[in-house]
Amino acid sequence: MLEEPTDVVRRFNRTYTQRIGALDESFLGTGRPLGPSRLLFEIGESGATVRELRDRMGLDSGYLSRLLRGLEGDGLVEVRPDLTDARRRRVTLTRRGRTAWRRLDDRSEDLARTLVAPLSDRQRARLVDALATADLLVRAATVRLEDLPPTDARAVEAMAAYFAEIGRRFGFEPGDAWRVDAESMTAPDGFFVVATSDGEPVACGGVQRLPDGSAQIKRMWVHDGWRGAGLGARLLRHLEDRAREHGYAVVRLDTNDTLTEAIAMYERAGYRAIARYNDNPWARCWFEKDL
Amino acid sequence: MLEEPTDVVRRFNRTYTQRIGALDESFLGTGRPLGPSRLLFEIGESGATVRELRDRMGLDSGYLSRLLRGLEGDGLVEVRPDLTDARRRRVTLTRRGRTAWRRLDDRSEDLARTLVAPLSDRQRARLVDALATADLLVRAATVRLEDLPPTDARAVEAMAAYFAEIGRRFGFEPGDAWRVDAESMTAPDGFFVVATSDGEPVACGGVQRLPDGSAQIKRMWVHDGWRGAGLGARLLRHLEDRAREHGYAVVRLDTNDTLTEAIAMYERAGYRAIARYNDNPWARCWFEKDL
DNA sequence: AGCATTCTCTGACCTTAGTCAGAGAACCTG
DNA sequence: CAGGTTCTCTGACTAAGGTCAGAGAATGCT
Repeated sequence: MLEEPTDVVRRFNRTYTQRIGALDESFLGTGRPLGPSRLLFEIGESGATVRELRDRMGLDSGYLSRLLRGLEGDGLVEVRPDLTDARRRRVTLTRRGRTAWRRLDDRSEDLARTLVAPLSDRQRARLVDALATADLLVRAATVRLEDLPPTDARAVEAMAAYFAEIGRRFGFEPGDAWRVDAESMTAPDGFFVVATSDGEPVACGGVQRLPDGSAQIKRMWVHDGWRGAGLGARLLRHLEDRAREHGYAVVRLDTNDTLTEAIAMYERAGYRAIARYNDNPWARCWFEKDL
Repeated sequence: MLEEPTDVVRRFNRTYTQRIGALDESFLGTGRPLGPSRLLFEIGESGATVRELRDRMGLDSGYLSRLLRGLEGDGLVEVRPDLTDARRRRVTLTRRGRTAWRRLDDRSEDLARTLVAPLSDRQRARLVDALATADLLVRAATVRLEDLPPTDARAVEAMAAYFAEIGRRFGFEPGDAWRVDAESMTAPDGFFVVATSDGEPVACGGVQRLPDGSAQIKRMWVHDGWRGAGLGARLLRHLEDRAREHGYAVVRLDTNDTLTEAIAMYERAGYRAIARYNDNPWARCWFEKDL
């Protein structure tokens, strides 16, 4: 009996919502109804602006405002104008609020303990391993790939992370790469893609036109914590698809021979090594693939 | 950096509720509010009694009744007295109800597909594996161990499953074992424990008093689909704890030498082989442990 | 400076989800 | 067949969660 992936996902979904979702609610509902509790927990020990809370929790602004008045009335939070922009308001926990927050945190910890406590050490290790894997893959599967101009804040953040990393590894200095990339990786001949999770960039990559009319993939980067989730391969596939849509028939890229994992990935994806096609001083390997 | 099990559980919890829980609700909420949708889905293509629904979903009887009137009003279900007991009522889907049910099922399938679609084959296989493991272990961790009189319906069901299994394997015939067990495995000298998951018995075991004043564990059984989740070891520990509470200092048990996994479990739990202490014709090994 | 936009808040309103007490029919037990 | 129990239902009620329109202050843009 071979089980379909979707069957497994659905079965787990069911088990999970019934066993943990239900527990979760009963644990969080401590005197206060669920809404205010969740909000209090989300505000967290370092505080947040109303705007952020609205985005993160997806609440109506009127509803959120009312919830905040409630917490304020209980003396758990303080709301005051943001210093840099007085339209926004910052929410912070009071002393009592921090106590309440810690109680919620304890409950959440208790819930987790309730779940692992009945298991033997071996079973517990297996569960932890399975959940960590599932966590990574679920997050990877729900990453959003988005075309962004290289000048967009998230694109800049991603590219900065990329430059920082190759700076650390090879002493690379971006110089005027910022400006050059911004020009070459925009329409009509190029584009830039950022993968975001919870609004944070976790991977990126761009395509630009080479003089001979083929496409070149550049600035490909995957966040440290996201290695091993197939995100690189997925991004690569996405870039190829987008390049094909742009009318390219051949895609090339260069890389450094110390990046063995990246090279393995390119080879798995059907790239073959070719002779040097550019004068990039940092590159040691050159690859090509027909789209 | 060694991560605590509870941290992993909590992180996964967060990822899951944010990414899938939210999706789940938006997928199910198709015109109808969530409550009626869930109920419709739970009734299923084969129908159910009102009682079953109440137990499975943990709803107030008044509330459930009202939800059913709503579905009835939309022409999705029919409610009629149960044939064997006219106090109960059976709910079945109408033609339209089946259509609506199938739409819900499709949505749920779509959701699962959305989740696995972006992954590569290898990643998908890893996710399926991780979720299947997590499913088994989460279910195992949330099993309920309950003292029940051997005559209770669930106890009888569990013991019947046990007899059926050893009947298949060894040709064992219960005979008057039912009556004998029911007497010996009740207070004050004995007891019977049933592990239930969603109200279904998934494991059982009993303790009775031996002539020499030690305790004997009998009728230990774990459901096929639950092997490998550490449930047997947990049940064994539970039986020992309860026996200790009853004042026993020594516990014994017999088994058949073909049940190698059971024997391995007993040895891991600290049991040592002893000489034959009873005249059970089916037994080939005898074990003992000091409490 | 004037105008559009952003951000938060309030008031009015609605749906969903759920609780509780008690009634009435069917069943079980002695 | 009397009395207690089980099962479902109705009516009355409440809390929780959420939507919508518009007001008012602060800011950005030209």
